[in-house]
Amino acid sequence: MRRMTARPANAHQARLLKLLRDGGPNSRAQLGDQVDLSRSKLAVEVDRLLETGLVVADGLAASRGGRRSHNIRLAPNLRFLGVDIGATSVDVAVTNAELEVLGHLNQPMDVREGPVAVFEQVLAMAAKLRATGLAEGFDGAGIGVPGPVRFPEGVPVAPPIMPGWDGFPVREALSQELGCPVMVDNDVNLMAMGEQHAGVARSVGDFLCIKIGTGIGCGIVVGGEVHRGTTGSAGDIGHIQAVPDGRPCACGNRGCLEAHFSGAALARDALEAAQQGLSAELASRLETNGGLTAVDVAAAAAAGDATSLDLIREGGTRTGQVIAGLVSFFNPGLVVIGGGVTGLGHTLLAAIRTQVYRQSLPLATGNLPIVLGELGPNAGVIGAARLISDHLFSPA
Amino acid sequence: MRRMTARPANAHQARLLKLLRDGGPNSRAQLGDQVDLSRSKLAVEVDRLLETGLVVADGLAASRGGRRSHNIRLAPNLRFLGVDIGATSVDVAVTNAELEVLGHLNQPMDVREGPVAVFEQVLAMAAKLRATGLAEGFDGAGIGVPGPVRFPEGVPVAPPIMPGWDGFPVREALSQELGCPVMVDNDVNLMAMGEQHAGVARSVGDFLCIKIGTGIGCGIVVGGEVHRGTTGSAGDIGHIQAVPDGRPCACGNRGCLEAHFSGAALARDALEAAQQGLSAELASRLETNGGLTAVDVAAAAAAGDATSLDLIREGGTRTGQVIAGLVSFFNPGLVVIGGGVTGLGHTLLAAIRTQVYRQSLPLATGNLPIVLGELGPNAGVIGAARLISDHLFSPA
DNA sequence: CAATCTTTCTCCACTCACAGGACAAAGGCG
DNA sequence: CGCCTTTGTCCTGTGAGTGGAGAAAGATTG
Repeated sequence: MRRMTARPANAHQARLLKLLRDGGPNSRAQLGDQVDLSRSKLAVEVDRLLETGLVVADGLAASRGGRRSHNIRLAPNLRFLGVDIGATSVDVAVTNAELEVLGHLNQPMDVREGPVAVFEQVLAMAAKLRATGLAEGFDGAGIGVPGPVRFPEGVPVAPPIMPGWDGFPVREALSQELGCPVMVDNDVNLMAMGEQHAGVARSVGDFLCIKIGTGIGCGIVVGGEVHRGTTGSAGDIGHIQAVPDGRPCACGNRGCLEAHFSGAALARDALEAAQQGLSAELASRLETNGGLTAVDVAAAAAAGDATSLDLIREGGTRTGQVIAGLVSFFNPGLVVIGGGVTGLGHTLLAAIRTQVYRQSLPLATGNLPIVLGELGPNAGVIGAARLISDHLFSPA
Repeated sequence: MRRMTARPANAHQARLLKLLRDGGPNSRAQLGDQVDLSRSKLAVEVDRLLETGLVVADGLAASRGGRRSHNIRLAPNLRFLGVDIGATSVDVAVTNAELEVLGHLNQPMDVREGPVAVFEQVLAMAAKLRATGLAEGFDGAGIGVPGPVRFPEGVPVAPPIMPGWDGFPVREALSQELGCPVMVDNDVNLMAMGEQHAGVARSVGDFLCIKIGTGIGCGIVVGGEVHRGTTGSAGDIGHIQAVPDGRPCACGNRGCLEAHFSGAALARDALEAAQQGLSAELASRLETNGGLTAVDVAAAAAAGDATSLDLIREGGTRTGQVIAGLVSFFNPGLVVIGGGVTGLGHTLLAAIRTQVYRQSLPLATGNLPIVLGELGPNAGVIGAARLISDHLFSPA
């Protein structure tokens, strides 16, 4: 079926659409309070939006002592698809125009299988979501990939952990398959946008969003906008040196943060500890599962396993060292910690905090909250939906 | 005397003023090519600017095959004062509206003497410049201080190397004394703005500007705008840890970059080397001057002194380590090295480059120039003039 | 030297965005 | 039932901005 063909015709309309997206249904009067336009001009623009079908007027709100107002809201049948491709799993979600998640699927997967295989799976998941009746079709899709992206073209570039993706025209290919506009970004940037839209970073202009999953990355938001850097690799902090002459890293250097702490590094360290008999807890889990992941370490730590706690604390300290440098440099108003290892929770957070508050300048840390992300696995897909809606809700 | 009372009345006028500032005199037709306005509207705005006296029409340009055009230029009697307060010296310069330096004074001074003493000296220098006939008065002044600044208010905050300045209302005080609008910023940010306006960073949107003087700082430019951070301390990279458990630093931590390399650290290391008899060259300079500074090390290195070269190389390597992290994080399109130690020149630059290219991600360094600043001691004062002119050439 | 072409600049009529006030619609409250 | 409040619509005036028709001033050419 044919969907959302219209786009806002001017900046006013774009502004109104974003207000309705972020603030929910509103009367004309309420919109007028937020938008600094005369009521007449506002009425004209709202009428035009109604004509396009992007917004609808349904029902009357309760009276507040005078004439009842019409409810103006974004078209209730608009649907966005949010896709978050991780190193080892995919998240796919459907949202409405207000970016509320209506349905969410998660499946294990290996990015290294390449774009064709992955997209097959993504499309199958999208179809499954559609089959539940949540969506008749998609008006736009946002997609995050675990590596640098040439943003304007929507093409991954030189992604270290996803060979076979380099230069693959993700945006174009997916747009063809889905029959709707698509925007592509780094998964970490999308997580940052998600937390900014609906999570802990609402109303913060400058913040950092550290995502610790299989690898480590950092979303950078400056003045409300994501900073992607000259080649799209901004925020790639996994290969900052955390330990001089430390462990060898896949990138060829030594002592990279990612080599010392990340989902992958943690799993490896846990395996080592289990095999060396340092932790009965981990050893028993190894036997049961036939392998160890960060989740096992989290569970062991929760059960009081000293080795696991030590691993987490040391990782947090390493991460904190790097973050301390970034905080001194960037002077953010907030640091958000998220990603797969959020399960490590407050042990990790405490270690990071200790290190940052100890090592960064007092002026930079004085009023600096360091908190866990609020949205968990939803952050990425909400960010993806936000990305495409920002695009579609801008003048063509 | 009363000076420049007018400000641009709208964004068009502001745009035109900035075009004239950055591109020099122009005809109406040439302006029209750059500004996407109809000739008629353009003529209206230019006329209004002429009325305010901010711009003047003087003389006719040579014909290019048709009617000769009028030269439109910024009022030739406009004067900006650029002040760059360093840790150990002050630079004061006068520029015209095109930000060309008409006169420049430099004097040794110690910031720690406090704002009152320093401003006395600054005002005396400004008066001296004025006495030469370069300026009848100042239409605005920009001033850089070596520490974090609460930018909107123009007040230094918690400056580590300049006790006595904390909370001093620099902007207001200087505005009173000079009788013109004043803007205050961190000296490093001004250096970045200077290199952006007239130096190596022209036409680069995202870049880092590392200033190595008595201390070390970094100007951050994102999308053409200086990023100052939440509390104004962004770019304060001197206290990022460069060496784990390294030298004690004045800030209370160990291994800070500044403790291992900076003008002050270099002087200290040179003194140590001279006293231990490691370098005859440095020892003789110590005897002659009664002390050593970074300049002596630069001269000794130029004369082939191995110890000095080693000191510079090691410092460059340390600095490069930190910059490598920042490059991975920020992914700039250019890195500029400047400040007092630019005299260390290519030895330093080579060491920094080696380290950055070795340690940062290939995608981030692939096309990344790392260069010395072009403006030397002028960078700060030009940046200061640029700061205030940006302010005055914006709608009131 | 006149006729013609170029370039620059000015003038004028027309369009459109927008503000702001008058007014109508719709409800609450005494 | 009259009066007040809130919401929404209509209409007119204003000012920004466009685009075209020339006028001004010089170069070029037969």
